[in-house]
Amino acid sequence: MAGQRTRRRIPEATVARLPVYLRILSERFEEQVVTISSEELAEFAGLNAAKVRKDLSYLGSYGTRGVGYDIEFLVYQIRRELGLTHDWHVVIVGAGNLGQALAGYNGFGDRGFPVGAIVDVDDAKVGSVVGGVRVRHLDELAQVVQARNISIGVIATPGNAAQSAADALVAAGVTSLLNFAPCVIGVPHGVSVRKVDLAVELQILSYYEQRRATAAPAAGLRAVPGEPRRGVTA
Amino acid sequence: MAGQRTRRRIPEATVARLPVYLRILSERFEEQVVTISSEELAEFAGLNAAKVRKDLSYLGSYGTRGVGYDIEFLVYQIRRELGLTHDWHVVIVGAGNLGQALAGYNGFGDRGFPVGAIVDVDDAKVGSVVGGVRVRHLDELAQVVQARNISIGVIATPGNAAQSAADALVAAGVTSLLNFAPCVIGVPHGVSVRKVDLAVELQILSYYEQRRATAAPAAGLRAVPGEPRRGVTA
DNA sequence: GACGCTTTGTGAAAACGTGCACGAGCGACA
DNA sequence: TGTCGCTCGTGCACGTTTTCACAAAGCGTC
Repeated sequence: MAGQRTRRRIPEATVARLPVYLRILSERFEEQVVTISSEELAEFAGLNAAKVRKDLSYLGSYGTRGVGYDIEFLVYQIRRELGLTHDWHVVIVGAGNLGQALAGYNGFGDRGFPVGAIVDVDDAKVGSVVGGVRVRHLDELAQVVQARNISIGVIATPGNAAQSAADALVAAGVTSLLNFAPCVIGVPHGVSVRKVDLAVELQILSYYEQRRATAAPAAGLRAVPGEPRRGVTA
Repeated sequence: MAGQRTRRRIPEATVARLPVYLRILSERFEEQVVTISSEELAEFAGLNAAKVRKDLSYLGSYGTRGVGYDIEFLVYQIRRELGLTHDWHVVIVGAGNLGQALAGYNGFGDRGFPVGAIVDVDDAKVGSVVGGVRVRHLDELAQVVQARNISIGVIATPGNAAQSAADALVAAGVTSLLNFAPCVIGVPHGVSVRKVDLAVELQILSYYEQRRATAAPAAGLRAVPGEPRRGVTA
């Protein structure tokens, strides 16, 4: 148990749920709760207990039968597995509407991802201070990334600038990207990309909304899959 | 072909990709391109051609063998299927940092989801104008929702207010929610919820980042699944 | 120390999503 | 009209994810 090698591969679907467990467990820990059962955790996460147990089993056999999981220990294990034992500074590319909002959003820093830098190509924006960080020019990206040892970049540019932003980030040594621009970006092998597209989310909601309106106007409302990874429609 | 009944159920994974196709097709259409093959579309979307064809086949047999798909027609079909033949006004709950950014973000209105209203509980914020819309009090929610026939709500409150925001939205008649608060919310059957959690996205990136750092420090960078639904790590 | 209650951990099965491969259909051209 | 080349639509096999069901294991009590 102590020598638990963490080299077993964790399925992607599970990786996406671990942060959810982590948040719930952290909250419970704040409230002095000591242990939690898979049943309870599933309740809070909007999942079923079997899935929770299987997910947690990828971390190791850290539960106690008849009792549940020790919250503090589990928090530690999940944080370790997710690489959250230290802060990750992020660099935001694009100081427009979205970039400024992200920089000012405390949710980043609070959860271990402080904004280490913001860059933009627009000289009018360079020098201004957003969320406590001074906006620098895109040309300084590589320098900033290396100075602060940044490996996560956030793309908050308009769509037509996203690919070049990605290229600049990768060239600067960033290996993980969170893309808010409404377009698919290509990156070299070994670089991770995740994409958040608000319009896409709304369009998906629109589909189910429209479906309810036209498919069964008379019949009762149908259940909807909701969102795949961590949602609840219960 | 004309009588294509749209009642075949479209898999959720496909629904999530349709907006991506739609954006790409719309761009191509703007550029006067008339037809597109599944191969090309796959290229732009960062997927493989077979998946594109299978996805599009759920809409009906709208392609022409030996030629490809008529872009204009396909745009129309996807928009129809997604319920994008008319605008959907959305109401934002929470006029804080995030709510203001969302209201000011043109990406919503541009893609058919104009912000119809913003509400907050804080009297200090009520009355101010954000993104061209005056902030109203949460108490007026039901009235606003009905006046503008709003069925999509965006939760941009702090986590501890998210559930009550959701309850208020549902009570007001909203049946689709986009939740930005870092917590799982419960809703009645028949209400769709999608969740966007920036910290979760970063934590997932952290996992792969950490994995690259510790798992194979000497070996070459490994490919990473990236994001499941519409990502590219190529 | 045996018993009963609870909850974990995990095979096995079912459901779901993806990718391959190929037949079928369309357009072009002679 | 026949042939050729191209691309769609889809059956099938594969991999991944979810769900089920139950043996194994801890805890409290007698």
